[in-house]
Amino acid sequence: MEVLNKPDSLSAAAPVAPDVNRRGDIIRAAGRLFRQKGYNGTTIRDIADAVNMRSGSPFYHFKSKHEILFSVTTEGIEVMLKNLEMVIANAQPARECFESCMTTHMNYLLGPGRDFAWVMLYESRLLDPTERAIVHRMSARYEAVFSGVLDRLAASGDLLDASTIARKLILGAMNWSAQWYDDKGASNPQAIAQHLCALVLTEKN
Amino acid sequence: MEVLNKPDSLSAAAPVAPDVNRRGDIIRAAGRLFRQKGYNGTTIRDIADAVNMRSGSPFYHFKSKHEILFSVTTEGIEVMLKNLEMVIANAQPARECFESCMTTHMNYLLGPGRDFAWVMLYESRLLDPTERAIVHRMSARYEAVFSGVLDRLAASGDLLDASTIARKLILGAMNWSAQWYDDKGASNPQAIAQHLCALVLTEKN
DNA sequence: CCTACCGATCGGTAGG
DNA sequence: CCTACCGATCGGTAGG
Repeated sequence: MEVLNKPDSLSAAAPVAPDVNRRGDIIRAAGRLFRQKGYNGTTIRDIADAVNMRSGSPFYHFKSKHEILFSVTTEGIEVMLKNLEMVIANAQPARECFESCMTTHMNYLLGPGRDFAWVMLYESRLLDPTERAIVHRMSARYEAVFSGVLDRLAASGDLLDASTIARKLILGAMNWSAQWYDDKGASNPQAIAQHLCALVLTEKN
Repeated sequence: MEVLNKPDSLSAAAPVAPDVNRRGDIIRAAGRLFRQKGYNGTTIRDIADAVNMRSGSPFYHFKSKHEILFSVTTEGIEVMLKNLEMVIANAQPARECFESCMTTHMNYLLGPGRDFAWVMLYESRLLDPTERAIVHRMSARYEAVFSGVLDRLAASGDLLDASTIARKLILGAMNWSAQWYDDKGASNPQAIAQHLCALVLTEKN
């Protein structure tokens, strides 16, 4: 009885259930669950429950559970890459540019991107080879751009080591913070970024 | 027909199947599989296959799959903690002590402890609260000992920041290396440890 | 430690 | 997007 879902007593009222972007709802819910319980520890039923659907319905929006994982993952890496490129676009001195990159990375990783970035960092290895290759290509692009930032730092004398190993170590220090950072703790993303900058950069004059 | 398994033609020969430490075999195989496929992506049948058992037999040695995860995890953190305490026991100047700690950590993490340490770092969160609390207590002890090393560095002027955040960042740079380090690549654990030391310590005179 | 098995749950689908 | 369902697989157990 479709008519029951079309109340005519309140014309021009907001729709009861705004059907737009249920796909986005699923991705957000899946991201949170994948971070909390892992990809293989999360069932389609968990995800469906979280968005008030029945267990078969997510497959109307995604053809498989893997596709949901892939969507969560690409959301994470795409936003991080876009953020980084925006920071780079602002022409800043090497040191300030680096500090902006770090702060931006931490703000997303520990803030609005917590679930997406986590899944990208820790669960995307469970994708099958084709999908994983796509994710890997985007991560490689992120690293390549970041590498340019480090090269400028080395040229200006603000960083003693801009090697591949140094790059991996710096990114690792940041990414690992997703494991211990506490929303409700005393610290915050900016402070962590500043500590890391001070730790790896040469003393300012 | 037990007699078939007892060849009498070769008295004093090594036993065909040295039944000792099948438990250790299971832990090692499980560690490798948990790292490759994740805890929830690994089945009891995978583990049993890897050690040439039938699917029900691991439960003769462990009362549940969780107990296997717990055993792999504690093996990892126990060895790391023991290694760290051995390094500390050698009275060395602060800077050399730190460098030894880093090298020892990396050698285990990327070498013989690759599977155990990985599972401890990335899969132990799937344990239930009681078991997780035990693991957390041991990790906290590791951090506390490491914290003492950093305090000495700060006192000698070799490190500018020995705060909790700095400690987490340094440990994170190391632990993340488990994600990208390649056995067959050009680098090695000692080199990585040295890069990290150079990155965070003040310049040597 | 194996054989034989169980109940529960899982990802996914047909049809509407 | 729901209902109703399926085949496969999972962790675990009884009995030897």
